Amino acid sequence: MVAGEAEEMTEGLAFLLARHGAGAQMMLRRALVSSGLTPRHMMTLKHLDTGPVSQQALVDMLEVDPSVLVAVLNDLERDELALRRRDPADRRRHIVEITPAGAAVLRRSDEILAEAEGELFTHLSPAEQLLLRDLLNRINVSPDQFTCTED
Amino acid sequence: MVAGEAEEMTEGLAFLLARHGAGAQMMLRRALVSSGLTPRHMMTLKHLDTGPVSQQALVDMLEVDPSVLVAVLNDLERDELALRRRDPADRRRHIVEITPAGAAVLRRSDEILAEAEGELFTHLSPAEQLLLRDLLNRINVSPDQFTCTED
DNA sequence: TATTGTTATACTCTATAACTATA
DNA sequence: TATAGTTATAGAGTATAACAATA
Repeated sequence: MVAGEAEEMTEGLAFLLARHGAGAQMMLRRALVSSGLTPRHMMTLKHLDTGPVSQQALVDMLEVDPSVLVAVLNDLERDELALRRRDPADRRRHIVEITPAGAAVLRRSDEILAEAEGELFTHLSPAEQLLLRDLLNRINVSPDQFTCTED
Repeated sequence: MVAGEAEEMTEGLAFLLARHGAGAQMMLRRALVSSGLTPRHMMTLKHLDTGPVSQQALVDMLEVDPSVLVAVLNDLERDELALRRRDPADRRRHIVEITPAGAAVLRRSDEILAEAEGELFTHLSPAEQLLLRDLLNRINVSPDQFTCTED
């Protein structure tokens, strides 16, 4: 027998955040299965729900590769949750907008997610959830800080 | 011009957590490049640093698939940061332990990570970092809550 | 010549199942 | 028959680069 002693190991805060972030992502994915959406499809619909935008604008909002967005929009358009039309003013652009069906799916998914979030944060009071949101919003996510210049 | 109006969109707390968790994971990955480690290699070394364990025990600690652990240990053993030996008491088992070189890499990586974490949480006071840790530890990560039983 | 969107492709990560050697 | 570890393979997710259409 070798693993008898279970010495405590302090987990770094970044590891903890990454681990529970992945857990939240998995929760979102599972909760949205019944809607036929991935978290990214859902986020895309949420952005479209604020009004029509070009794909380029969506790329910036969602911070995804253009080719990734193409696949997402193909799915949404196939299911008639969103549609693309050419911008008459600049025929290179596609203007994307949500359909009534898409808006309905979005609202239903929002309800499902509210329930799932309730489960996830069931041990946090509303005030603590606000606090968590505030703390998360204040972490430094600038991507160019870790340029690995040490050798 | 279509994307003129930038209406605010409230992001759910689970989405926020997932997004910043992914950011933390990327930060960890980049910070560890100079050590030649992935976050998972690092976590594995951290567990090994508390004493020799079987691969099965490591699988439980790290919550990864056995086949994933095999690849990680192959890397660590190739770089002589860890080693496997048969358990004489049960020759099916491999006892894994960290090498002095592995312990040295771990300590150096810990320093690098401390610096990177400092950057990541630079806008949070030590007390707020403790608070964030506490709040994260209290979110509900039981995986069997989202059985999608609604239709 | 630059920009928008698309396609094809490669790469990483992970999961699954079949296999071995031991018990 | 069950368990520990390994291997091979397939799938999802993402990134890269070349491309067509338009400006």
